[in-house]
Amino acid sequence: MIGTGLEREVTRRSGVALWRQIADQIRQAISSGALGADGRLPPELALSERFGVNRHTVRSAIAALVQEGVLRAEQGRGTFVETRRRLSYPIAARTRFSEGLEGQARDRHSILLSHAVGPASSRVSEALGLPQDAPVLRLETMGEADGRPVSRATSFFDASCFAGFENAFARTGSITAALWEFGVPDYVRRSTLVSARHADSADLADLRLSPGAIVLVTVAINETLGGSPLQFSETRFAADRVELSVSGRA
Amino acid sequence: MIGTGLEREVTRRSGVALWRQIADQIRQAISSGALGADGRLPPELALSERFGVNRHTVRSAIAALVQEGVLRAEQGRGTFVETRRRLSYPIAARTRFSEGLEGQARDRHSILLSHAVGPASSRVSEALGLPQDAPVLRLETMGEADGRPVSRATSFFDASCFAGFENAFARTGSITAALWEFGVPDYVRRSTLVSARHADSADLADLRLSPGAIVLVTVAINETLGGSPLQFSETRFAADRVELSVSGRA
DNA sequence: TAATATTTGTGCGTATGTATG
DNA sequence: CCATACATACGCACAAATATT
Repeated sequence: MIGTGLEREVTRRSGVALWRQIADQIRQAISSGALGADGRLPPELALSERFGVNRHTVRSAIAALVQEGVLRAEQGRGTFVETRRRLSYPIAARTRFSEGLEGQARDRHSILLSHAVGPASSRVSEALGLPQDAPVLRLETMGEADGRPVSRATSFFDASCFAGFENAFARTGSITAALWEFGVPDYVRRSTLVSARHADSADLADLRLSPGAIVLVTVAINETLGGSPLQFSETRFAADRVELSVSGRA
Repeated sequence: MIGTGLEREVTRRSGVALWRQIADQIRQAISSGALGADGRLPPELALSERFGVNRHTVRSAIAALVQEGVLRAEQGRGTFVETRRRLSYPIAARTRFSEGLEGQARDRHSILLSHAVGPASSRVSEALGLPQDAPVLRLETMGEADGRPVSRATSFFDASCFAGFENAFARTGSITAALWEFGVPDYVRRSTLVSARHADSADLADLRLSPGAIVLVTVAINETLGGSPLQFSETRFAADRVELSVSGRA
């Protein structure tokens, strides 16, 4: 039980159920590689003694993780880790969804969930260099890798320049390809802000996450080579499936 | 109640008490700036109707946040936000703690919590280009801005080159200044991986976070201008106090 | 092959915590 | 402050599947 990444104590009357605290620790220990190197979880009795709780409580934690797809329990044999490696999503001058995950997943594509045109909020108009309330196109998209949802993005474009852009995107499944059709041969990342928070209910559903899951949020501006803002986007990545790789020597 | 950042639903039987879910949402909405722009929280009755819970439950959430120092309740007047803005920590070729937060906090410094010399794990030896089990110096440090804990880092250095480095760091409160004393005039960031997870109990205590809080984790390698690895570090940032700003056009 | 130990699965009664009205 | 309902956690016992001797 040493070096399993399960060294934290559980806290009673904290507003978080013991089974959930234990589930969180096991999930964390697995994703950090400290647990499940042999693919096997310690027996329920050992875990209950380690945490000082009843075996039922450990079983509740395990049941939740089985439901999540993190663990698999087999009667009489034990409980095993369903290994899935974390994708590494590069943030660089040329940040492209499909290219970035090349070699990490066979099938990589983006899906258009919905689109709308409306007046820009102050944040969006400022980022795109447009007058307040100028019409902007909003795209709600989702990135998938091998059928697993990876990211959920909300993007904004100048509606006067990119009328019908949603069709090009829906057809190609790629911002890069759609921009090409609109006469933008290349574009670069101007800025990226990274933060993290709990997933909201919409992202929970879209990304198929369990309550309490964390999303990595990037707020980015892409611009032409000439420096004109093209796209403003907020992307939510499932934090247990993705890490962001910032290219060095910027 | 629109645009207050309190759009998420609360989930029953999720293992997280309703009062805690509501407290987490209010805390998040405040730190994201969506709530408390006017410094004022909506009345308890409005909140209880919004979340579909009893007013008692909202009061439990508010009481927890008052205890945390996030809110301040005044009988007969209302509940108010103790405003504090989120710091923006730049990730770039030259990533320095104190310089990065310049202009965002008056007092910025790092504290040495503890240090030790021991054999390198495979991850550390690989990052530093050392043989397995080579002796490395481990520094446990904390970054503070205006007296508030911001980050908690674990750093590794080649012990054979940096014997006594901990004294230079403890005296100067800066990795950059301490490296200077050891004949390293400049260094750059080779790579940065960004992920997010729930804070563990140690970080919870050091960063003075409440259970369930999120940390942004950066795993970074700094190297000399010549390209020799200098420092391997894992830094945990309190996600509700810090966002990471990745410099564009890498 | 048979006996025994290990491990997960199930049921039930009780006490306590959480949320409602 | 109280009564009620439900979720959480505990303790014990035993069944079912698998592993070990």
